Amino acid sequence: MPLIARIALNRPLRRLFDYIIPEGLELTPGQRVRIPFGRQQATGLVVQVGVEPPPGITLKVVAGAMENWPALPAETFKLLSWASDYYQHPLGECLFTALPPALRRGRIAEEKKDQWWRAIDSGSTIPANAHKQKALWDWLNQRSNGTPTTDILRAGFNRAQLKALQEKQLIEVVSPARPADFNEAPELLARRPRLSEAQTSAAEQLATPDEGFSAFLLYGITGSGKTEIYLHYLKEHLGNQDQALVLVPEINLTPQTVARFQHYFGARIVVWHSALNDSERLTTWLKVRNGEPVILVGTRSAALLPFTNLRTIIVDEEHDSSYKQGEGFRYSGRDLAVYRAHLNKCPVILGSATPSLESVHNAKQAKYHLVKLEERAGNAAPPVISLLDIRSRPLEGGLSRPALNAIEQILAKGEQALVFVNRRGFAPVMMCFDCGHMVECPRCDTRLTYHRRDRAMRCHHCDYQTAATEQCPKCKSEAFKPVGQGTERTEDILATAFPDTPVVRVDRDSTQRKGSIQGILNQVNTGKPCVLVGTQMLAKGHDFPNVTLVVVVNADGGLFSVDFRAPEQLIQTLLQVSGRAGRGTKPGKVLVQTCHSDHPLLKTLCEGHYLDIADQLLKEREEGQFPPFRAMAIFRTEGDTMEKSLQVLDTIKPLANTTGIETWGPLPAMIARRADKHRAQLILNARNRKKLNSLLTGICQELDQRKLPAGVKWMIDVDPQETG
DNA sequence: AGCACGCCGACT
DNA sequence: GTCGGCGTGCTC
Repeated sequence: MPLIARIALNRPLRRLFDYIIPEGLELTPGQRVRIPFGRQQATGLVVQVGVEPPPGITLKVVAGAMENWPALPAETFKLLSWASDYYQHPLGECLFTALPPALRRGRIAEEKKDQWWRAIDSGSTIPANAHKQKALWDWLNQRSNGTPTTDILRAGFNRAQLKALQEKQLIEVVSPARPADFNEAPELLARRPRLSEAQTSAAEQLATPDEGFSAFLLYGITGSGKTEIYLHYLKEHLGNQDQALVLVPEINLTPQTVARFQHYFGARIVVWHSALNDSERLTTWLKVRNGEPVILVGTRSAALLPFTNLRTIIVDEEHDSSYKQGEGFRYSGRDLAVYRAHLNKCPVILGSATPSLESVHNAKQAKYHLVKLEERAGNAAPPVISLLDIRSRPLEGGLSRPALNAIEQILAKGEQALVFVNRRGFAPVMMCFDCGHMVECPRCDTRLTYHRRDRAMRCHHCDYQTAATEQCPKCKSEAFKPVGQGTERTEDILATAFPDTPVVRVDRDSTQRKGSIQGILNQVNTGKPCVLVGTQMLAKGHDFPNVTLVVVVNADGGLFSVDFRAPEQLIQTLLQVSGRAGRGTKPGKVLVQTCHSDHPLLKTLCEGHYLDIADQLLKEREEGQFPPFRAMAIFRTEGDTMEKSLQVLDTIKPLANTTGIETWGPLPAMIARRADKHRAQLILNARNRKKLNSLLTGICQELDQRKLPAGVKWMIDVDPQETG
């Protein structure tokens, strides 16, 4: 009787396949194997060994193991199996997202050997005209422990120069010098962040890695110095052989942030984010898998890496919506991090100035320990927020006279201002004042945004773009004008209003063109008077010590949205951007322009204790029977017609007809057509999470068996971030 | 997801 | 008469 292995493939299939294990091959769960699959060869991951063979099918034989060790260690495997069930996503695709692209495609898990070089003096000479070779030899000669090839190439030398020196026997290959314990480096050992009294007392409330699982919600107001607490915690409590995971939102993983960690931990810091190439990914993945005592700073998908000795997890800006993947395997990096801490019996620290209502709720339920840090570092005062009603006030580029006056005043004092606009481009719509025509995207149900710099009309929901025109494309009228505010327009108005002051725009467009946000930040950090104009990008994580005034051009977008998360997100954004003001010694002021200065949400914002606002919002969530008081999942469809998309959801709706579960819809999505796909959704709202989960499992099984109309795709989003 | 099989339109 | 369009079905 041959032994049978159950194997998962990287295919969108909610099923596994059984294979005969050949004589003499030992397999364990998490191991990569080559298998014949249909007419092709595929890479699979062993899920289970020694299963009952299914009746009536002749099994194929495993071609071989890719490694004799499991690519996914037991803990990571368990995490992903749990996630597959929780998020209702096929196991194979979940498991494979934890592999680097090279290993997904079936490459062998070996690091290309990075040779280390050392300068030697063999008596031979470098030709006088070989300046580069001389420079390389001198450079290597200063580094007595040897230098890896990657560092040499990064320093601007090339392989030809290396080869030339090697042939002259002026350099030799040496074995890599790797410090046994990263913390041993004496200059690093001495470096410790200095904590204020408030920071110290917050840090003392956190449990150590030896105390087992516990979750902490570190509520620290903007500018209170949460990062120092993380650094201090890792310095104090992380053992020399331990691994740590620090999750950050994509936008916060800047060179400055990494440099800050490296300042204290040197080469022990490794990064993980979307800009890494395949070979960098493989290298880092192998370090983590081999149990090297790294501190990994990374974005969402770092929560899936194969750590073998993970002892501490930190999630910075835990409220950030980018922790939730919005397509495919729709996991929450934050929530997986918490589950992972549970599996590893280690602490997890969730930090934010504006924690998610889910986390505040968990703290109130005593699932998380709440640690408060309500004092700004260096005794900076919290910014004062006030509303500026702009009903019946004339506006220039969206800015009211009082706002412009306020900017003028602080510039005169030699300080800096930040203007927050929630849209990039010049104007969100172009409209004809003769025929009323508005330029729309041909593939989406949206208007095109006017980008004046590039003379382009762009869709912000697909990649459509067309040249901007001077006249109405429909009636050729000249009365064709931009309507509404974008960052470009506000930038122009400010540049005209303050001709002697630099106006710097920071949004996806301006930072892409300049290659990096770095140059912009350097300019701002000179401290000279200037006006920053930008989107969300400015609200996150940056420290501008000389900014003393923040102007929010329009706060009204989120006030009357149909999305139940909109009020929470509005408050979080406003508080985060407000937090940029007054971080140095000078107090900060925030002006929020609105047409609804009597709106209760905005009024509470000014009185300003986030936890009180969160309490209020949680009450509304409870009354509306929304998460976190209910478990929510959404069935989404995408089809070539709206009829078909709705029809598929209509067949799902009766399957969800159970006590304790409400269905809302089906309804067309807020943007009903996107990139020529017609989108609809059906919301499931349940009292009990377990019950919702098993219902979803059943519905998936049923749908896999049924024949559904062609041209429609369906998917499930558990704990959706957007319900529009 | 791949990949093959299969049945109807414009080509040498 | 064939090349090839993408609809449908299957993968242990």
